[in-house]
Amino acid sequence: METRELRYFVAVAEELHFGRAAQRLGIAQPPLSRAIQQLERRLGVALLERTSRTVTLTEAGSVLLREGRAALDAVDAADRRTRRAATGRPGLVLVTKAGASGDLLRKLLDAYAAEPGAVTVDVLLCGPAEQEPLLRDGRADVALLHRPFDSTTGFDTEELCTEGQVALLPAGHPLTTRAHLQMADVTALPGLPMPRWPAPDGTYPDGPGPRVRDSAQLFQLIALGRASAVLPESCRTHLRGDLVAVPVLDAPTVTTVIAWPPHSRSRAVAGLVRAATRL
Amino acid sequence: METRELRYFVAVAEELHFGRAAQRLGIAQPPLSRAIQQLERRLGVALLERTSRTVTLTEAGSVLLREGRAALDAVDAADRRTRRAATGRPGLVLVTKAGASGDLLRKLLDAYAAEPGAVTVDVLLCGPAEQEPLLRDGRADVALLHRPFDSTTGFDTEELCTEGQVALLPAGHPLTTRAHLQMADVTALPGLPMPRWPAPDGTYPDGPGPRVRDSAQLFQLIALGRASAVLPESCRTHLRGDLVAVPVLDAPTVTTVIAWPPHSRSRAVAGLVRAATRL
DNA sequence: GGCGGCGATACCTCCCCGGTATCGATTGCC
DNA sequence: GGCAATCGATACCGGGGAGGTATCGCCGCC
Repeated sequence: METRELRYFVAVAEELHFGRAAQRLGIAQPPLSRAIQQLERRLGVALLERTSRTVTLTEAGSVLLREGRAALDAVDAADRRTRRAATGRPGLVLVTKAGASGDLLRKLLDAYAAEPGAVTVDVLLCGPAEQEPLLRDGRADVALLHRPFDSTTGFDTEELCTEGQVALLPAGHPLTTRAHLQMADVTALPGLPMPRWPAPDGTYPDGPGPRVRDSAQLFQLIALGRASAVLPESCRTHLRGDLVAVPVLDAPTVTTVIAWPPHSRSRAVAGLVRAATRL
Repeated sequence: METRELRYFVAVAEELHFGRAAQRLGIAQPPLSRAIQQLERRLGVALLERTSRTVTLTEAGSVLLREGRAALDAVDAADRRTRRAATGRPGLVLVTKAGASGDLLRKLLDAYAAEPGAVTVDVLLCGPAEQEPLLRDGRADVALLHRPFDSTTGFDTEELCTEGQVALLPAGHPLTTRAHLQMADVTALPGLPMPRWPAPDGTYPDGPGPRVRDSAQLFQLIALGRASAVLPESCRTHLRGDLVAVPVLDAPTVTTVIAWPPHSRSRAVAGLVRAATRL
């Protein structure tokens, strides 16, 4: 199976439309049809059910979609990491959610930088659920992930710290006088819905809350009295004056972990992880 | 990057010889040379240093060897799992070291078989260090691994049980009268060296011990007074009469884990894991 | 029933993969 | 020191296959 065929199949499987998939791939539709047929013939497996009106995935097709994406990520990672290795400038890319674990990150970078043989660490900030693909396809070397929100499946990890969560409310809100809250108090606040974060593909789930892309937007919306949120308590360290954090006792505990792709034999990653576990 | 190019590069990187690599790939040498040149040109990276007498890997080349192998495994896994999904016979392949965790495996299979919706589980027995590649390239769905001997890096795992280790000695050996031993007692037994197991590529490490391929060979050699071994204590359950097991107090504890590839959304794998954790 | 949308087919072109023959460089040997 | 052997690179050729355009066949819809 060639990566070209995999790319073609993934495109069709995602679009469920040969014409659009071909457009996305920058080729004409007929070669795409033929490539998929050939892939099915070589595998001896029907991947798609076509009526002349609609395309759907077979059972085997959805398996290949899932596995094929993983395989393409692995190929992309090989490409990127090889290119990076050739630049001669050894450097790490660490990715974390913007606005999370600020203190921890600073301490980690300081501790690592003090080590002998430390390389430069580029910090990449991104939205939630964007870290996983970055780590998987080689655009990043290490990530700070937050369980249970992020899935650490397929990565090697070390736990760094755990913390409770707090509700963020606009200053002056009645609940801000309370010493602590329960989840039930905040999930159904009238007029303060939970915001919606984008999925990895950039789309937003359905729901009542406002759409947010980063923590600055979120804080702004909370300050305006248009939303509320439950976040790890470390977010208090850079809290604006117009927001109040109240502990939520029964919210799930958040564990910050440092994660890196397996078979990462890189000296630099190992050093960074060692620095992290010693914090 | 196409998988063909990756396969070619991995072959050359492993052989460090264009002629032999070409032979292994079943093509002539000139197309192979060209393919590698083209790969280097497209990546913009030197992967190999050729003198007209010898071929060596560059830094970037060894990165691509590691990452490329992982990528090829992922592609192979996609192929195999798609084919398997298409057969319609949902079945699982569980791989474990021959002779290890016999009781646990039996209990696991019984417990899972009793579940509603259980599928057939094919058991694949193999030598040590062979499980990882099987799981990685899709020939197996689940494995029973034994830490710290097997690396679980890159897999999702659940711990099943932990146990101490025992020294296996021929009946009548002086040490068999002892109630327990230390590692130091057994590592340097005169005339009873530790046997050597094959690496994943089938070669044996250097050393004094006899070469063994499976536990039957091992037991035979120990009974003959030609070797000794330190094994998890569960091996006692199917011990021959001419062997004696003595606990080794300071040997590392062995943890049996059930491991499966990440993104395995399969219902069957999930069911088997659930059955395993409930044991 | 005609129209429009969609995937499949037919057919053509050209690139690139693989093969053979050969070169050029390095090494080891007498 | 020169000659042969070894090994990777180069030159050149032929065929298969990838991609393009034109068109067909099928189906849903006004």
